[in-house]
Amino acid sequence: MTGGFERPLTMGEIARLAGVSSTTVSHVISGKRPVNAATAGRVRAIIEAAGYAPASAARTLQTGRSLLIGLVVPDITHSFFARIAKGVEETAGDYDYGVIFCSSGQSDLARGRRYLGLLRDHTIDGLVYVGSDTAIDRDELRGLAARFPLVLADEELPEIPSVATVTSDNVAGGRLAARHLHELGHRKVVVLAGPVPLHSTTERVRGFTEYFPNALVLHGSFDEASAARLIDSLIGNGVSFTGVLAGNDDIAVGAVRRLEERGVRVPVDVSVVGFDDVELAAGMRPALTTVRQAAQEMGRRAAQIVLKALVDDAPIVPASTVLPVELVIRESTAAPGAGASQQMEGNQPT
Amino acid sequence: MTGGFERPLTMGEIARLAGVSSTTVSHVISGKRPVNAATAGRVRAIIEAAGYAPASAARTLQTGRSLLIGLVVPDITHSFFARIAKGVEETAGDYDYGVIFCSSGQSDLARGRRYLGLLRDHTIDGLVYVGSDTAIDRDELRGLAARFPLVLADEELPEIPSVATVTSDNVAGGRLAARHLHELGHRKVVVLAGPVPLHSTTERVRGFTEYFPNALVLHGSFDEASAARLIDSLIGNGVSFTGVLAGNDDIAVGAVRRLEERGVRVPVDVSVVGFDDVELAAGMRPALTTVRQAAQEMGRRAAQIVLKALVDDAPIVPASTVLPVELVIRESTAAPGAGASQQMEGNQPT
DNA sequence: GCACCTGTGCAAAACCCTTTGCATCGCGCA
DNA sequence: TGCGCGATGCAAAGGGTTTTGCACAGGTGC
Repeated sequence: MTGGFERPLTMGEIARLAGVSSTTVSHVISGKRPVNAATAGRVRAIIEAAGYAPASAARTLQTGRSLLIGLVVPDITHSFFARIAKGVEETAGDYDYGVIFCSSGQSDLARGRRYLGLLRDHTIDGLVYVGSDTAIDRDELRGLAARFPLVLADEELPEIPSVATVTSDNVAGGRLAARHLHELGHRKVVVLAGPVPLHSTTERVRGFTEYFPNALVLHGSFDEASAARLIDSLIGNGVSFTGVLAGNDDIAVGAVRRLEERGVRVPVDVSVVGFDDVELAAGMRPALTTVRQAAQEMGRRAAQIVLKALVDDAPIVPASTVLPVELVIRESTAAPGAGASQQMEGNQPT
Repeated sequence: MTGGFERPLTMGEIARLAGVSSTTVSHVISGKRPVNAATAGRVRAIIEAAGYAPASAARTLQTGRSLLIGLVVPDITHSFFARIAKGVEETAGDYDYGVIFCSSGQSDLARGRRYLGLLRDHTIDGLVYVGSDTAIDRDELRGLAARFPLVLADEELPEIPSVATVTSDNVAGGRLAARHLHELGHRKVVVLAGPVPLHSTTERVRGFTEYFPNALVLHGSFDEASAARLIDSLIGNGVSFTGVLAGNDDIAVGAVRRLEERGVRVPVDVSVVGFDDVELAAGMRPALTTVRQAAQEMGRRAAQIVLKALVDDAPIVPASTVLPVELVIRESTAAPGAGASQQMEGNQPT
């Protein structure tokens, strides 16, 4: 059990060194009862010298609080989720809380569920769940919400009402993107939306279609390959368009790339608008015009709700926080017609 | 204390429901002693029905193991560190361990230190520390290594020997980058290295200078702004060069951008090689030629060392794992002289 | 028929802290 | 002088597991 490592001191040992009881040491640390200044000083000196800190497990056992919250994200490697994570961690730090993070990871469901174990065995006091994962077991999540402060960030799960959510204003974002294209003069616009079941997808599309009610809406997944296939099928079927409204930046990037591979210039021939403003959006060429989500702020807010419920020892109020969104205009959009009118050759629809 | 949330069952309550002692329940769960099949079945059914899991705090208190490891990264938002984090989390999952992550964050030292609290109070059983943070208190880290399995990833801290490290082969990486430029025919090359005190900086420079022993070496920090300043001073002082070896991708990106802003074409006039292969490297235009580090694998290995020490209950052997590195050739490098000979106008050195 | 296992289950100790209830001391106030 | 109260510190009771030491039953082998 020792593995050759030093064993830390216990509070009792500190107490003995200071010639007091462990109660007194505890009070010196927590400040919950007054302690004589001289005594306190002596105790503190010994604590300092020994590098002592109370064993968290014992404290947790006693208080029922682990001072840890969980964070579930689909993929920490994605810059959007990483920004959320940063916000969560930052805020947790403000409350003296730690963050346990789990990737739900689309692929490996079994691993994705591991966080449930963490919740059930009381390792964590609360949870920030970042959606986008349709595979997860909503029943289980619902049951958990009855046991811990739980907030959903980025994606609401309509199947789970009575839970707090923090999301971006996806409708407004869609509207902003669409209006931009519309104001530039685009009239033939295509929507490359995200996965169907996602609430955010629906809302963004709703925003898009306020300006382009008759736009062709294609659904795909949030990755470049899917976007490339959609572009291929569009061109292959001779659909003509001068603008693309993408469900997120990954789709936008995939679309831009495939468009250019097929000789369609962006933004000269076709304009593309993304959603999220991931790191790559600003760095790619043409730099992507996109709807920026306040990802880090989203993480902060979500964490705040969880932590406030914990600190106040109050149940979570199932409110929706909707964060404003911002259009960032870069190089991937321009007025149509700068190039040749975008009537692409290709097979006729069969 | 309840906050309106349900209270989970205890092992004793499960035992009562099953008509056995909690010892028996414990044995059913752990399998450490044989239990009558019928009894075990009954107990398991009740556990299942109740959704019971042993309270982790109580178990930790008893066993001295929290089944949690810590992960410290400078910034989870940076794609290189995010990939490391993913590797760590993935591996931890394989061992049924959870991961607590802390951003050391260059700015906020106080918060950066929070992880020390986690270690000292026994919240975590081990730590993967990802360096690049010169501000951290090495003394403290050294003391901790005596108490827990600790491994350094990405960056070795020479001040802390007798600790396991997992790093990339920075010398080889530097060599690869330099050889590439040399083989293309470059002879006047400039090195935009990272911060001086970092071991990795030194090693990369050593690799660079094997091919370009007389190259001008400028040190800066790992960000675009710093790289831009360096480029400015180079050009401003009339230094002529056809190649740039960057200490990492952030520097490379900053260099490429500033070069282009000043009318120097990449790679026509100047070739640039990065280091890391962050997400942006492949997405930017010109796509960045760079030395790819196996970041995720680095995280995996580091976690493996920590977790193996924990599982085997053995001290960590202070070995260095060095991961191979790979040159990814993209668009930011080409033979020199394709454009005008790179003799830039500018002030003479004063 | 006896000593001895194996299989099975329980009681109790230990893990280290927080919190509550007491006890003591000294002092101010009437 | 006496009473009450604030300041100070201690002992002891949990909190929920895991683990250890026993105990008992039913075989087994001689």
